[in-house]
Amino acid sequence: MKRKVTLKQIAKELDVSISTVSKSLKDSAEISEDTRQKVQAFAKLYNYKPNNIALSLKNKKTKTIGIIIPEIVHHFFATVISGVENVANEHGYNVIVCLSDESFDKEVINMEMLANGSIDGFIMSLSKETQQKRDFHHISEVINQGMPVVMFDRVTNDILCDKVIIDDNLSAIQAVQTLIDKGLKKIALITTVDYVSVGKLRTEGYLKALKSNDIKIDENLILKIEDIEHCDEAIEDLIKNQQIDAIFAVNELFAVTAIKSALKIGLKIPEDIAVIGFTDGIISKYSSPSITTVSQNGIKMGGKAAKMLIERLESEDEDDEHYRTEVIETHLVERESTPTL
Amino acid sequence: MKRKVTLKQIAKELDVSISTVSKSLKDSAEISEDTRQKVQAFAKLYNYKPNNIALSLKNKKTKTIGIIIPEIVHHFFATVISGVENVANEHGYNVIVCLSDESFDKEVINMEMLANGSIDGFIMSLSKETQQKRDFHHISEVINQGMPVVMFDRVTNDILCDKVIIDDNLSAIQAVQTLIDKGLKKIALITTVDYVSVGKLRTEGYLKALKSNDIKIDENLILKIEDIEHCDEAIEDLIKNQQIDAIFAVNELFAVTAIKSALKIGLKIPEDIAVIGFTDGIISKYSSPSITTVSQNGIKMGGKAAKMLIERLESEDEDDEHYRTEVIETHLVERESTPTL
DNA sequence: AGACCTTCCGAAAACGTTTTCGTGTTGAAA
DNA sequence: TTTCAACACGAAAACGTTTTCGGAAGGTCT
Repeated sequence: MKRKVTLKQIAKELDVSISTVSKSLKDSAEISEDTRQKVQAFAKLYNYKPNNIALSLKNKKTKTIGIIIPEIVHHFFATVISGVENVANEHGYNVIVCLSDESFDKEVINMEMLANGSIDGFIMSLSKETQQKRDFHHISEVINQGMPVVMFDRVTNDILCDKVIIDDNLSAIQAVQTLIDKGLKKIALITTVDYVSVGKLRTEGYLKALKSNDIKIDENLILKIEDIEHCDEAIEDLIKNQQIDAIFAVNELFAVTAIKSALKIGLKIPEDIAVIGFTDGIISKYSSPSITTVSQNGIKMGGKAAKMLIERLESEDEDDEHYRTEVIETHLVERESTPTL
Repeated sequence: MKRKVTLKQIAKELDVSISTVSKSLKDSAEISEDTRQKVQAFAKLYNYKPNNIALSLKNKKTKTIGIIIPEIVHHFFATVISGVENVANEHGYNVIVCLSDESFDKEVINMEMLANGSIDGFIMSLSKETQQKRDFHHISEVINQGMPVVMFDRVTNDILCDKVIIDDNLSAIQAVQTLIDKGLKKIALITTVDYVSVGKLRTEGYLKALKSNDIKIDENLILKIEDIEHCDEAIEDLIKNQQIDAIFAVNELFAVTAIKSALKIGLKIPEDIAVIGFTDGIISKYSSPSITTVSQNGIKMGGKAAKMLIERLESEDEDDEHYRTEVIETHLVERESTPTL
């Protein structure tokens, strides 16, 4: 077991000063050819690598990005991390991941832990509880200390910072319009409770699309799910009790659950009921029938967020208060759960 | 914008020494009640929090765990991270995630980056390329420097360290036996190429199960997939050209692809063909029909790995060479893709 | 009055770097 | 011989902590 070697040890062995070793390894012209060679050879032999922690302390930069998301066992969030990792690595950054578990307290604790020097900046998506409480003091505090934050997907207008989102509203309108264009009239909506920002926006999009096509809104066709674990019964009831042509679901899980329920009852998809989901994940792709969805490119979103963060970190003027909100475009991936014209 | 306050600044403001401030905040008996109160009040007012980097440098401990996995957009690996996060947080550790992208080079680079002081220990699963090359020098190097490593799932006997695995062999035997017990004889295998350790073990399990039931092994029923992106055609061919009762697939993706192919041809599941997969992910659960799988509890695996690592990190005797291999039990989750007796 | 013990606090080292500045030696020019 | 530049290197500060040790001030005891 040979422990990591430090500048000090090399200096001692070679009987020179620490400064000389450091400069030699950096090919400084201050050091004679001779000494440089000697030091470099020795360093290579002992596989010297500078200690990251010491560097971080000195440079006041950790070259690390902190990500805080509600959960990781979730296709969309996983793709976002993947996107962040990619561009982070390209720029020599590491990524430290914390899970809020949809809990406000955990989100706060995690942010505070990381804010004490561990990272250079945050990329985050709000937990449900945080969105419900509308308490963002932990975020503004961090920003106030000069640490940049980029929010994605689940964002809030109450905080001024860079953001990356999709146009949930427009995407929902387009999805519903697609159903209408296929001649479907009685379109149900399966959505989340309103405090989830993206759910709310998608719901609004659904309403707008119906209105602009002069379709009367039927509250009985709108299902707001609180408890995602037990959505099955509610969805099954909806399909059984209402005459429905199509379903627009604000996420994959609702979409696939709706399909399973419909199949169970004996309905055919897409002939009897068409389904469009949101977030193009693994479920939509591999479900039978496969599901038509609004594709939300997590890789792109994560990549963009990372790029914005790193740009800010490495920009000259520290506190540029000019924050941007990037909108990632979506598109509809048509699969087997919707009829072809 | 108020930047983070340091001991030095507090000391200056209060006209005492840095040591006094530090001790006061730690409630040291060395400091008078008076001074202590004064310092603590001031620190609280300015929301003082010690700098993690400085602490890491001093203590030679980062309280951070590094995870290196092949990919994160993958249900199983995501659950493992989740498991690691849980117990890591409980013990005050953070988690830094790196993706090897199934590439040997990336795995090496990531390990080297993190090994230079950024973390206290590794939890990792080998990339495909690493398993193929059988080159593990980067891992033994890290271990040699005194940094503990825990490997999970995709492990190797060439490295001595703590490991967490499932009994792939036995689990496969049980799965295939289940099919046989249901009266199925012509059982196909869809597996990976041999260098993937878990794929190989599961394949062996399949073979053993057939042998012990005196069923002749038909090479035509064994499909080894190299390129996972284009497995569709091969699988469809297999189903079309061979008379098959059942399919044992070594992962979810193969299983669901097989089902989709069979349905496409017009076969009924499970009546015409039964299917058992491996890894109980989101696909198996939400597929139609849902898929019977060998459940491999990623949360448990990650949690166990984290526990082993932390125990080693915090154990008294530094270089305990007594390495353990924990086996996480699996169980078969029976769903719609297999017939009930 | 001297010896000694508390109480309270500060100086300094240590962790591993980088970088600025100072300094001793050498050689050449005046 | 003196003067000055060029060269090669080392000392020290800085980043923010924790902790050991030493010491000043004051009190108590003989």
